Amino acid sequence: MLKPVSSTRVVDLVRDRLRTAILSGDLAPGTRLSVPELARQLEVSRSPVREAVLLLVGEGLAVEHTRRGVEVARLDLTGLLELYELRAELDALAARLAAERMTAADLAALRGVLDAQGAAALGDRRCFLDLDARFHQIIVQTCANSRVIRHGEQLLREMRLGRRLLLNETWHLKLSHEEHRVIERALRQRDGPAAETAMRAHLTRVAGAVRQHHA
Amino acid sequence: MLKPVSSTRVVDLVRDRLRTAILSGDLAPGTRLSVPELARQLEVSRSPVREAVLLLVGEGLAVEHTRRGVEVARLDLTGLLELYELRAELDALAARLAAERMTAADLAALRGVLDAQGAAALGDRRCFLDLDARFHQIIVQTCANSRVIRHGEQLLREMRLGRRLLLNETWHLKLSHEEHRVIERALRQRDGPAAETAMRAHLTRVAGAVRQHHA
DNA sequence: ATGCGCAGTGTTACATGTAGACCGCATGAA
DNA sequence: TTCATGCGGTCTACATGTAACACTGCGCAT
Repeated sequence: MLKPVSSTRVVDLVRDRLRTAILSGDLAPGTRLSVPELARQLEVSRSPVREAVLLLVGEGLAVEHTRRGVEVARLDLTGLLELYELRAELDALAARLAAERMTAADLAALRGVLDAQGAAALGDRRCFLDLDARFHQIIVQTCANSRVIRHGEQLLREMRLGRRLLLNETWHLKLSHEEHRVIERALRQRDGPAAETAMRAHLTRVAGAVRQHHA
Repeated sequence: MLKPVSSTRVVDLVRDRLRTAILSGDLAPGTRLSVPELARQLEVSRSPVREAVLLLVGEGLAVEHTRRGVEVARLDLTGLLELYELRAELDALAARLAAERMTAADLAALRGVLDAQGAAALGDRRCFLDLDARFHQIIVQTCANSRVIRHGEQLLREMRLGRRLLLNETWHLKLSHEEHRVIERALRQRDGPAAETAMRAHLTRVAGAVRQHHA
């Protein structure tokens, strides 16, 4: 089983770079994405940069103002709550489907993430959040519905733009971690409905806590 | 209150043209979308065509094969069932949210569609399906969650690629129409949970019927 | 028949050219 | 001061040039 040779298309490299820069906060929300400027910095022509920027618009990571350029998307509280509202249903569906299809390897990966998260909970918050995203990503990717996977991954990425709005209190991280454990247990027992319910409850609660915190 | 002058960007015109051509079946699934060829036919340069084609890929209406061009997406039974599975949750969410926010005008529009559908049910199947899509579209657009709207519209469009797999029997259309009435009633009574449940049941049943029919 | 090389054709992917739209700023009139 | 007007620079949006690449069909060897 050979993996396909990497495409090595400039547009893909540029897209990945920009995406990483945006998600890491290196390119802050609101930053103008000037095609000529980026092309100079990346030392490629304008064409692939333009394409890459448009792809990011399609992913929701940037917004286009016709004839006035593209800028990195801003995610305000309202937008973040919208994302939670949608993800609560989408991730719940993914969890239900994943419950039936999880392999031993998937479950092991999930456990690994949870254990790492347990260790990180006290210290590195940044790391904790990455593991949180990874937890959800594994479940989404296991659900065997390519549409759910595509939309789920997109929502997960888009949500990272709202990092600054998320909660960092220890009690909240602990609680999320507990809820993740509950979800993982349901998945391990192949109890789809339980996983679905637990996932929905988890995301709904987090959304509520976020809303509360920024009241 | 003047509405802004339309952008009149060539890329938008091309995108709309291609989208319409694909959704109407004028460009059949699997058709190769050659940028130079389309540019010739539409009498514009390759740049806006290339952009438009990439946008369609982002919408799921076309698929890209790296260095081997783009073709109109094929939607097989598996893909159609995936879409139903996802839409069952997404539309159910939209219905719940819409129940609280529907204006009198929205409800009137919904009734209009249902009545027109009742009249069309016996005769024009094509028209019936368009009204079916319109029914769901109104609900999605009323839900006041911009993410749900964006993803919902996308799924609705993508689904039209599977037209040939849909059921045309009169009994099935009648049944769908009945279920739409139930949903509309729940919305009119602002009963979010009931609308959600009815919507989910409706789409799940349709998916089951489609699966059954192509067994 | 089957497999391989090898032009020939058309395309993608990237580079570059350029008209006109937009923004910021300065200047001048009210 | 406030607001209109004009200017210069930058960018978007579209057009076009071109190298490398992928498919085709043909001839030739096996």
